[in-house]
Formats: sequence, structure tokens, C-alpha cells
Amino acid sequence: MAAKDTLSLTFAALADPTRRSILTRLSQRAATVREIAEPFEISAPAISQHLKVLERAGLIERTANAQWRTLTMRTKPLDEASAWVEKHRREWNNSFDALEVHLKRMIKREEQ
Amino acid sequence: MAAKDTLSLTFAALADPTRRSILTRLSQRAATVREIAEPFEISAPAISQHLKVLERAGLIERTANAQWRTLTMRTKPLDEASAWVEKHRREWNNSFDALEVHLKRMIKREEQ
DNA sequence: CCTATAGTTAAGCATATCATTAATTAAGGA
DNA sequence: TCCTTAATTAATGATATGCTTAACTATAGG
Repeated sequence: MAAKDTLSLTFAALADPTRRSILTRLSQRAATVREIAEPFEISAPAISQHLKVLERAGLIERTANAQWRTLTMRTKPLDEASAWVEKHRREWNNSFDALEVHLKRMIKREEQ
Repeated sequence: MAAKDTLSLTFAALADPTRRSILTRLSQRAATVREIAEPFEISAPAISQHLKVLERAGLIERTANAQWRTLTMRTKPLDEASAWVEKHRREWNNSFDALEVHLKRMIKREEQ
């Protein structure tokens, strides 16, 4: 498997509702796997795999305390994701004359 | 296939580097499929499929002019994606005392 | 009408994703 | 030591993704 870039891993991690829900809970406070898994109907291994995806994207960290894993959210990937999205929203809004430019190019093409 | 929510479709669409690159170009100006496909080494059908993903997420619109399709970017899905990410970044930062709260809970558990 | 251009659809294939159940690892406590 | 709890790993299966080539639709334009 080709190693994916951070941004792709982050967006892919956020593309699943269960994982977003996990992050929502972790954004309030750190928690154990048990606590995070509780509201979901899926199996423990399924949760474990979701956590692996989140961890690979750098969105969470797992620290061991005895047989418990404390899950902590990390915002760096969110910062990068946000930066990408904001840049493109802004870029689009900056080209408020995008339609005009496009029309000019269409006209130019017709003239050729 | 279960119908996915907009946010999931948006994040999934953004999870691919080729699609992000397409959006980057479209954020500058509207373009035809041919123009968008040009810098990529992948086949035309592959591009067409990427466009379908972007369209399903509402990130682009295709309008037909003769045999050309003009691709236009739409920012609404980006607005929603941004809102989700920002909310969670903020939430996490608000709970600056998250560690303290967690420690209290750990202590409480030990006392029981 | 014929041909070139623009683009999509269809079919097939390799790999990834998301779930399952069963087995395993690790620690706490009677 | 034995049992329970917490969590992960392994194996498997269904479905989704991302790509390919081949075939198709539609329009411009000589």
C-alpha cells in the first residue's frame, strides 16, 4: 500500500460518521476506549479499527494505563484540514470575477 | 448502497489528492473537463469518475455547452466541512482543562 | 456524410474499507 | 491460580474505490 499524505488520511478519517462522532466526544474530554465505544452498537474490534484510522491520521493518541487506553484528541491534523478548506473557500471568493474571466475565454476561443 | 450524508461525501471527496488538485484548479477559475484533465496522467474515464464524486458531494457543478462541460466549483460543502472542523478545534481548545477533568475522573474511579 | 473532438458509460480487476466472530494479550482482584 | 475486564489481533467476507481498456453518445465542422 502506498503511504498516503497526512491531509488524505485526515479527510478519509473524517469521512466516516462513527469516527466523527468519536472525535466529537473526545473534543469534550479524554476518555477510555470503553467509554468511547459505549454509545455505539458496533463490536469492540470495529471500534478498535476506527481508532487505528484516527491514530494513523494523528487525530488521537493512545496512552496506556494498566489495561486501559486513554484516548486523547490532537488538533494538528484538524488545523491542516481547516487551512486547506479555508484557503480554497477564500480562493474561490477572491475570484468573484471567475464567471467574467471564463466568458472572456469562451469568446476568445470562438474568435479563433 | 446506503445513502451517505453530505459531510461524509464531502470529506471522502477531499480524501483523494487528485480530487483536491482538481478543486485547487477550479477554485481559481471555472474550466472544461479537458482543461482539468490535462495535467494528470490518468485516463479520461478516471477523471470523469473523480468528477462524479465531486459532483455527488456538491463540490462542483457541470453545465453543458455543446460537447463541452463547464465545471464550476461550489463552496457550500466546504462551508459545512469547515464549520465541523472549526467547531471541534474550538471545542477541544475550550476544554483546556481536559486533562485535569480526566485525572479527577480517574481518581474518582479509584475511590470506588 | 464523415471524421475528429469531448466526454461518459460499461465491464473488469486490484486493493481498501468496514463490519463480523474467534482467539489472544494483559492486568486486576477474589 | 482462576476469573473478569479491557482491548487488540487474526481471519474472513461484503461492499466501495480507483484505475484500466473498449465501446458509446453527441456535437462541430469540412
